[in-house]
Amino acid sequence: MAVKLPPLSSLRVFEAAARHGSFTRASEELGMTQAAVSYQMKILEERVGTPLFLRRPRQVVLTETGQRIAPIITEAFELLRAAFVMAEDTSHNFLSITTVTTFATNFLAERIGSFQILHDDIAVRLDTSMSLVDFTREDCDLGIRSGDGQWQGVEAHLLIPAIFSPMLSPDLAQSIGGIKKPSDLLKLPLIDASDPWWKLWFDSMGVQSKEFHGNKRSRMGIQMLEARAAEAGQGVAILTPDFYRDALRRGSLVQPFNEICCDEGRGYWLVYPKARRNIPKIKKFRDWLLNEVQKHACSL
Amino acid sequence: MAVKLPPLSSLRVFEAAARHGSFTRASEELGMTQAAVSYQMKILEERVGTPLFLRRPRQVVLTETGQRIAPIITEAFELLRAAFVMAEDTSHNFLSITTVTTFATNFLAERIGSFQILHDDIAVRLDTSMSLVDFTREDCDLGIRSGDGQWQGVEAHLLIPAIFSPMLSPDLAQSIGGIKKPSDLLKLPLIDASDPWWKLWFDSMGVQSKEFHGNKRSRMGIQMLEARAAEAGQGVAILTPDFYRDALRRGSLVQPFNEICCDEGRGYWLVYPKARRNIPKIKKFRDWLLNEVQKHACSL
DNA sequence: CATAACACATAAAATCTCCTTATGCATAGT
DNA sequence: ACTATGCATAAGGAGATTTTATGTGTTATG
Repeated sequence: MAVKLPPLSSLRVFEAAARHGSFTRASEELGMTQAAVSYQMKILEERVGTPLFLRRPRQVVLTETGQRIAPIITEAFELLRAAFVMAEDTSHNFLSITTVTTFATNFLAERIGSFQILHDDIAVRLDTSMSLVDFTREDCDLGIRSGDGQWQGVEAHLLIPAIFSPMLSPDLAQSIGGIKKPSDLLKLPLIDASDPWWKLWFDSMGVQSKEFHGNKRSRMGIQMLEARAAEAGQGVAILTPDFYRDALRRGSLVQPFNEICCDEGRGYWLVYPKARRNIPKIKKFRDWLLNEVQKHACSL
Repeated sequence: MAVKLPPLSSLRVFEAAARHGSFTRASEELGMTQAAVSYQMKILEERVGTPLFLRRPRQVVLTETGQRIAPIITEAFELLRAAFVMAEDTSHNFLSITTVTTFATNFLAERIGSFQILHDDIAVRLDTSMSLVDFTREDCDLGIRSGDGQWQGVEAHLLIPAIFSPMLSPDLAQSIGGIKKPSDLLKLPLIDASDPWWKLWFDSMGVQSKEFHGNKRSRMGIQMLEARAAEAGQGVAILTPDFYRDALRRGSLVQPFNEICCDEGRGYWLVYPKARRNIPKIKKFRDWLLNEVQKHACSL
């Protein structure tokens, strides 16, 4: 590192001037004036301590020293150019998404294939993780998070509102002669009774109960497990109907009441740094995902 | 050429920051403030269109894109550094001298070896050519020229004054019974009677003659030939005694008169661009040559 | 747990670099 | 000789870069 380099701008100029054997031609290539080239070469020669060009009548030619370094400088610039071509390639064709598990398993997994087909030049990497991503410290283009959509500096699109309703297997419902009123559910085991949504839901249905407490933190990350347990007839789960549309259609789960409880504003959001909203790959994914959500909503 | 590079200064900063994994360390290495590094990286990331670093608590780490380009950028900078090490090497260890033939054959040739021995790290290239070198258009470090020392922008050291005196072989002198007075020379053939120095010399000796005219341009470039002819007894030549010290000592030539003619200020000069007077190799050669001239003068 | 230490971000102001304009000079070609 | 071409140079200014000063968040420490 001991070697301190000359002003880099003068190197770019040198590279062009050496290639052309002319300051005027170089200035044209670089989009600057001939005077600027001359000035830069003067700077560079002063810094290097030895002339790099011989000023001949209608051209300049490299000195011995100039001849030796010119090809090396050219090579170095080729490398730099190559690096940025690669960078653009990477940043255009590589989309990294971090998503909460629930959304990935219940929505994204079965649809992401269509995005790949639509944009086969973009390689998608899906990371599932719990915590809310901070884009300044994680190498991610997009995130899908649950919350209220109030985040600083990010663009957020609501995908699926966080609404909940009890669900159970038809067999289990049958076992107590069907579910007629909300309190019927209390005859059956509640899967994870500590889930705060239970209390919210029963409250909104006018059913009093001391059973339901615990903090109000979302347990959405493990909805899938609760759904599986419910399908297996092990009890009643409180789930987001949007994610179990298929199960309801198939009949492996039933939703006895249309009433849902929701926490206004909460839900699953697509988020990304505001500053990057116009980057093509981000636009493409956003448009695709919002369209998928739209289709999903219409399929009701 | 289609790829336009990001600001090069930001690349130098990136290279250092990537190497250190720290903006603060990089700023120390580069001798600037941490704020400047932060600013440059912001610029670069904006230009590339994608983050290059992830800001982690006590450090920064490269993103995927950053990781890809970092080694390439580093390599490019190594190349640039190598180029300038080489340039310095070339410019330090390669000394190119252009000299008039006379001085080379009569003075330099027999002494240059001692310079090589003294500075075996410097490769000397001797070019002999007639014309006065313009350092801005010839790839030369030093020149030895004849003239009056009045040149623009160059440092000039007088080496050997241009003084002349008739010389001839002892046998030829003997053939007319020895040379007693200047006019005796007129009994013998003058080698190149058109040489203007003849007229000057006879004039200064008080000998009138219509024979001598021609322009006053120095013929020094061909002195060697005239000397050879004189040694061979073909006539009388008017030569610079300093250059034929050996011949005089050996007795192959005699100088019948101590009187010389000289043109004040004219002579052989060491010249080089004023701006480059402090460059080591130039100082070394100058000091060596002036010392050799000194020794020569003392050996009278 | 509070506090100090550390690292990066940001805003405003001061520099300083670099470019352009305008011009001069030398050479080559007509 | 005269014109065109190409580089050098000076002056002036626009813009980039750096510094100073300060803020925020994190880790380490008592």
